[in-house]
Amino acid sequence: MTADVVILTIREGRLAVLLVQRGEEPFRGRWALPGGFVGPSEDLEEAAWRVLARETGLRPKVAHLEQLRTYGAPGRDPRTRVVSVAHLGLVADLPAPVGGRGTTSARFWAVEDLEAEVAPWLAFDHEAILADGVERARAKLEYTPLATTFVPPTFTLSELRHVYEAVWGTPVHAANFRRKVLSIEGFVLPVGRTASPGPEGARQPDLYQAGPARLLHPALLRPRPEQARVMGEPETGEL
Amino acid sequence: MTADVVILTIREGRLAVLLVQRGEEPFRGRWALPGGFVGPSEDLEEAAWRVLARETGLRPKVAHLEQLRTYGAPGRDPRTRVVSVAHLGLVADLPAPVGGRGTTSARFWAVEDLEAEVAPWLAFDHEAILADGVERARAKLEYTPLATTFVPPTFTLSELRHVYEAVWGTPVHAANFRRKVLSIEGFVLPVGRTASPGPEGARQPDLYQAGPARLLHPALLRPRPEQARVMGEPETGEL
DNA sequence: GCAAAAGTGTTCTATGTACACCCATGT
DNA sequence: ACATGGGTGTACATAGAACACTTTTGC
Repeated sequence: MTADVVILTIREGRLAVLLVQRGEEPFRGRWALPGGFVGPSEDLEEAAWRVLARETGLRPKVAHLEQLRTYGAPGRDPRTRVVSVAHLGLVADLPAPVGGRGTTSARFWAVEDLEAEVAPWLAFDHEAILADGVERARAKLEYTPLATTFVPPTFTLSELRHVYEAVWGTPVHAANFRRKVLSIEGFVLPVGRTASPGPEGARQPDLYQAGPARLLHPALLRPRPEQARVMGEPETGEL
Repeated sequence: MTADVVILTIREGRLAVLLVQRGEEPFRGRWALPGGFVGPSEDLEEAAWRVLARETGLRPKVAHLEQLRTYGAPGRDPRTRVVSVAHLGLVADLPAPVGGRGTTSARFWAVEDLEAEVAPWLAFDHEAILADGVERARAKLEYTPLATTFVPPTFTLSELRHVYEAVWGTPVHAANFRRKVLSIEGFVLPVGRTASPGPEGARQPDLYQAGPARLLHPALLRPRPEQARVMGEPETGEL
């Protein structure tokens, strides 16, 4: 029984996942999600925190971690039966990680690049686990304040909006985003307009910090892939 | 490693869960979720289907089954470390189950009654697993057509509405429910007005069957516990 | 002044909700 | 006729999207 972790962050404006390069068989040389065995008297989430801390040095309150799903198909590890309890971790941008024992290197990969053809094959069934983790993150941004775990303790609404755009992979209307976020009680709290991080000749934005809300009312829904049919327009092909 | 199953159905208009009475230690005589050990080369979902079939005789296509969450707190089984992959099963109403080995009886319990004070304590951490399963079912009715797994192959919209009311535990406006369901593409298909199941002197309702949709667009949202504050009205107490 | 990004106002539309009314059927 | 549930019409309130416009800052 192992605990694997999908550690997501925003790097250079893009959603990125932490992968380690395996130094041992099976799948030697291939990229994989960081993970480790669960101790005999260790809680599942405890094991996941241990893996996350080993790779990033982060601890609770600085990061978010939740159980994702358990993967136990008989053939997923070619040598013996291994059931993996996958977790999802969300962290702010941070220095390059070091990797743990049995790995030769560790780095963040843009999720977008992994979906491309040139992407490295991931070990085991980690491709499916990653996909599930990304989808969970996308869904959770809608109805929880988890986007704030991706930004510094103090942030602008533009930075927060960039998080949504990076995770969802779609542009977000700035003016309406602002109104919605501010109308959600307890999502963000104003802290004045102290700093001016933008050296590009523009207005200084207001600064905010995360509020006490654990759930977003009303939700901040992502733009759905519009499948509305315009009357009079004939269907253009696919079912 | 075990696979436990939260088997939900609608009985007498109420949401009910299948429990078995344990005939062995630990927790002998207490009620528990049906479950069993996962075979050495058995898939997790396969094991859950096996448990569900043993208790109800139902097979895929007749019922819905999905992974819920994995519970692995070190002390959850007082004797040894047992990690349980919990699953959620939704089935139509059916005859009383028989129970498996190691159990003295099996029956459906109204979830509402279990939440009452007189309820029997459940074995292990099954109380928490049940709560997670019920919440998952409530959420899934909103954006999937799973409510149709609770009713016969052919059903009326009133029957379907009763499912939503039983699972959510709230009344649903009949007229608007009808319009919403029919506007959701692929949710239900009309099959004419063949039968007249109601012997109570009322109009014969239209009959429907489940449609091909796997997701509901737009979603059928449950009434949220209105926490809007009326201006001028002072807060009435609890946090 | 001009460009760039922040922030505000307003309109239009889709959606959700409530309420009133008509329909079909059995007693 | 009338009670009972099924089914339809319609108006009102709310929420979301789109667009234009003003503000602040650096060059």
